[in-house]
Amino acid sequence: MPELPEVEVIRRGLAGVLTDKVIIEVTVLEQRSFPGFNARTPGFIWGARVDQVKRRGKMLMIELIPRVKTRVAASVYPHVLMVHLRMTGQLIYRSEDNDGFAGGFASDSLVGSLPDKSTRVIIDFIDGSKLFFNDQRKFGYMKLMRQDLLDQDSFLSSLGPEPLDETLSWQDLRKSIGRTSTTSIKAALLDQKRVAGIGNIYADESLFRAKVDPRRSVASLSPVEFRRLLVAIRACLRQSIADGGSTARNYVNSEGLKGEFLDLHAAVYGRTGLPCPHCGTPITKIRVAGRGTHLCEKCQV
DNA sequence: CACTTGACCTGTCCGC
DNA sequence: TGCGGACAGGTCAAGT
Repeated sequence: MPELPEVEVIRRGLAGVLTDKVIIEVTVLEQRSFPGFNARTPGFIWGARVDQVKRRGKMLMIELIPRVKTRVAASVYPHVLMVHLRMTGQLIYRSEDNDGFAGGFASDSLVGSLPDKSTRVIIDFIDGSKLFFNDQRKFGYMKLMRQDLLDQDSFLSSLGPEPLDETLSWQDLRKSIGRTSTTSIKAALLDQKRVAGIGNIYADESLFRAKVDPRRSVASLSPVEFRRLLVAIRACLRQSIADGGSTARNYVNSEGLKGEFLDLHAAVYGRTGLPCPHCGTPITKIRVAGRGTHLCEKCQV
């Protein structure tokens, strides 16, 4: 379940290996994983060079600079290859001598030889390296957009503020979440329009650290609690990025390696029945906002 | 309008 | 062992 930290770890990994790489081929094995891809699409990205790799919320954005000489007018525009991993998406990079055919891959990689049965898209670079978009459940997608038209993307433009943005104050967060809203704070944290990048794991972990019951209405939170919540969100996200993200089932980074946040620093997520690290009360799992929700009934009020 | 629920998928796990 | 069903959770469409 790639959330902000997982996408950020992938972003950093890809930025290190993809920058300045030139695309020579894009192979779409599953149409629904790249819905806008058609016979003309390669014309926009063939020969394009990877510039920066960015992130907005859970969306990964690979900026492409077009090749200089072209007969296709549209391809003179810089494009952005956007990737949303949704639930089970993975982006795994393999260099030519490390692709599972020639020399194998990192022995601790959770992902074997590629492509495999869940490979949906393959991007080939001119140096022989490849980027594999794997997605067991096919919920994730890639899409290509002109960079100057990005603000027309309905998902992107609807996203709330970045919680790790230093300039975001707790008052800003409170305003964006909608301080008089009657919905639960858990549902609000999961709503990407109110705040970007938080999913089920970090919603639960942040609410635990802030000592706030996930069932509480947004309107019932005091300013002090909002302040605590933003501090908690940031601490969770930063810790997870440092741990390489969270692997509940599928997540791996661009090298195919799992994240350690859940093993090292999670207090409640996936720990049903285990003692609360603060008071020892067994962690309970309930349903809030249609999601499995983990909490300490004693610490979170 | 605000909010909740179901659908989209596939693999895993649990109980019978 | 086999099998049905619940479950995992990000987002959007449909429902209340």
